[in-house]
Amino acid sequence: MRRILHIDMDAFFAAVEQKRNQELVGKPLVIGGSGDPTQRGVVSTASYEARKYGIHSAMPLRIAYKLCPHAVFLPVDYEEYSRVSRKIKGILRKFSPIMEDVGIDEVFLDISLIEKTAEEIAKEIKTKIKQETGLTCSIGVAPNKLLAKIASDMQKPDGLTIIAEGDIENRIWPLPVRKLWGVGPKTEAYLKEMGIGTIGGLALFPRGRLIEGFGESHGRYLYEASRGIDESPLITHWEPKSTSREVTFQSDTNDWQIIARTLAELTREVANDIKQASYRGRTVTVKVRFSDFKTHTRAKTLAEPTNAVNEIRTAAFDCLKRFELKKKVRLVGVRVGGLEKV
DNA sequence: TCTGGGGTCCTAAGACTC
DNA sequence: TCTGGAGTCTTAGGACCC
Repeated sequence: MRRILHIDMDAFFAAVEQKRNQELVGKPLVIGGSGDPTQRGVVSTASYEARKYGIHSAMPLRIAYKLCPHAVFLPVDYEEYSRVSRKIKGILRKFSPIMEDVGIDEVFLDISLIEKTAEEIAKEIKTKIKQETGLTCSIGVAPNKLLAKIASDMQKPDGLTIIAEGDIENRIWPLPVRKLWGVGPKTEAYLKEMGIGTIGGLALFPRGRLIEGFGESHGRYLYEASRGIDESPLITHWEPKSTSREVTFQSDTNDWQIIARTLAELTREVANDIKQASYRGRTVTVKVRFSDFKTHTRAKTLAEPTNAVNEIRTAAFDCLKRFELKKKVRLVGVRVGGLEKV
């Protein structure tokens, strides 16, 4: 039986800010965008004090400001959070080298081969992280990644939740389907139409009908996930498949000069990014979001992979020209995919 | 009045090749 | 020469994650 930990830092960006500026402790704090709630941007992280006002991740900053005008708004300092993140991951890797990075503030750790109870290990991890960074985390322990992730979410902040195979019916099935990794707003709504609200309800549904409704891959996934089945291994190393840059204008524009200049700048950045990382890419995709929030893409695949700015820019402008720019543009972006190591 | 930016994976349709 | 099928690649869009 595998033993997998999911470690999730509590309100990570906000906690890092509060750690380096004690005056922010205990205050409603919102991290997101440029830190100016009158500008376009969304909430990356809200402190627990700010969450009491209904503020949550992905909420527009302007709405957050309306809900709590006296909150402190700060810009995202990605470099600082990455530095702290690397430190935490260094600590965790000493417990077990079988670690999967999920994002800046989450990891899975396989502790199957360690001769201690999962609870002992989890407690040691919490203590060590607290000592070295002053931050708290929530940990889920389970026989697989799927259940460990659900478990870590069950008690927050600073929680420790252990789920065994025998707990699935009692503790997992009563939860809403939205708690399953891979079930977002669309799938949730579709399942609701089918009369399914809980994970247990999903588990009672015939496999064939799920595949009918969601396709082979997703249908089979839902069927297995509802039963707590997940054999997926930890991914300890992977190569990037694409790199992109995009920007939302502060106000929508139909000025071709502005759009073209922005695309040229994004192209330079993305070319630099892949060159620095020693990659070349073959497919250039331009993304345009219009004022009605409709998003469209145009792509061009080159004969040979490249990281030359001029080649990527030429391809990007070929794509841009294929758009009908009748509506105002809200966002423009460029992606280079089909990456391979130089 | 709102709805970021960085990614991954999946699906479906059409082009193309054998 | 015509017609199809299978397999692969490209393109566009969408759902989802942090």
